[in-house]
Amino acid sequence: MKNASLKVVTRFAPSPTGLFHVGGIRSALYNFLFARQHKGTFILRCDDTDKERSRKEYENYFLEVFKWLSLSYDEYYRQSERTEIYKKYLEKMIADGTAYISKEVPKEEGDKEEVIRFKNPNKKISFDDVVLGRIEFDTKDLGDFIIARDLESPLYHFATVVDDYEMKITHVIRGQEHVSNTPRQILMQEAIGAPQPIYAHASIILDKDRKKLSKRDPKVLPVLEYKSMGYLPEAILNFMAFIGWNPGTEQEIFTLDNLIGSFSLEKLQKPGAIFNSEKLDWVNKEHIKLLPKVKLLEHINSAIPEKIRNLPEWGEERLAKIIPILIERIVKFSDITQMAEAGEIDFFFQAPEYDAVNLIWKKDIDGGVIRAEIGNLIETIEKIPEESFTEAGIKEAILSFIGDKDRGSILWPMRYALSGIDKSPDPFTIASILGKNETVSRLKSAKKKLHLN
RNA sequence: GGCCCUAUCGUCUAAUGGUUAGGACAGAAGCUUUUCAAGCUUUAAAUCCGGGUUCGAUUCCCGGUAGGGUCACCA
Repeated sequence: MKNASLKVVTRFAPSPTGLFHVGGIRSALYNFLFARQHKGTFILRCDDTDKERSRKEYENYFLEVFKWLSLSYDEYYRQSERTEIYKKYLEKMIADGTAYISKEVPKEEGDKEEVIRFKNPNKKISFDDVVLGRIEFDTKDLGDFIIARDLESPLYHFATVVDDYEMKITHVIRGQEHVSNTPRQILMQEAIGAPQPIYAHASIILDKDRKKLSKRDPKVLPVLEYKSMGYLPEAILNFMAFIGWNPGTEQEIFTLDNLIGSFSLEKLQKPGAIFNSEKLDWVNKEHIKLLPKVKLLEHINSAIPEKIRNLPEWGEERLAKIIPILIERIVKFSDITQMAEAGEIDFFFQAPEYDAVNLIWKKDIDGGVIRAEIGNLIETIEKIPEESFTEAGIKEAILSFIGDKDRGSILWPMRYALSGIDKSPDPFTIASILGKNETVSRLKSAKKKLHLN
């Protein structure tokens, strides 16, 4: 392979003209992975040649994204600070006759009367793409395209070619939407005497309507939105890596280090792939399961709303106990906030309020069974030794107490007395978390309710 | 419209000139079960169409169809 002996240098060049969106992550990731795998250099370049639309806040935004995702880069450049370099090339090209100053009739507001055009040699060019194979173009159709508005204002394609040359980029890994742009870049490379990098055009990322994922698409969110929804950076990376790439094995859950080890250009897909957020949810859940306890507690803690923290029995210790219950029921951490707002976790930190009728299991027609047994149930629980007051211990005691009585008639009321809601974890689990005193106290108030009726 | 690219379950994909075309997500059912969730098991679901080449094509070739990308003084 061409350049195989050279040190790998890749780059990712976002333009700060909007909030960096998820779709953009994939190219960044592939370039990062490839460079890291080959102990090469990964360059981040701010493509801010468009003075009108570039904004510092957008640059800060993608910088923050890179930080959040732990995608480290070795060098950082801003094209706006490299005007002198482009100017040098522009002057040389004009002197060489590969570019010329052209008089124009302005078509739009802001158009200039004089621009710099590339002198198109109108030839057939071809290149070998790692993903797509050999691609041929006749550049006649391109005409003498504009490469700069003036010596100080290069346009994207030109600046890119100069930078890729100056920065000794060996591999250009990007989406297939750039395939049609490649011939003009190659033409300019030839004009300035730059070598052709190796191209790998990954599949296009599509939205649900099979259209290219676009910044303007309201369904495609800026990256940090995913952060605030409680998606894990590793999950986002894992999921994005798999859009248009797979390791060729059946393993689907990868850490960033795993990805560095497994990535290969050869496994890149040709067909476009749809961004399927249901799969992202699953990947995220899998990564949540992988999280170390401390990290998990951190994430969960920050998803718990103030309202819950102000409850009488709130405590970090108890929160730690309900973690397994929580993660079983969520795909992302903001789901916890939602659960809290829906009143699904209050009862862990506060005795519930509810109507007595809810205590009665549907098969216990008029509540006869529970009215007769609740006293005994409480007694049974009181007798469980403190050291056996665990999920298993409680279950054993209660089940043997129930014997051949109808389980639902006892267990539903018990669970309801503890939780006060229709859907919750089982009563043994809740009881073990609440502790003996609180469990008994809640059951006693249930008993009181039952006998008032 | 010109040019370019693509085509396996709904989705992401694996595989091969000869396979029961595999996996995952989502779906359905069952188990478990007091409810919810989780888990486990099972299940349904695909090679775009038409020609070749070949003993044999999902795979190779051609055509069609469909989809997508790109054609800025944006990136």
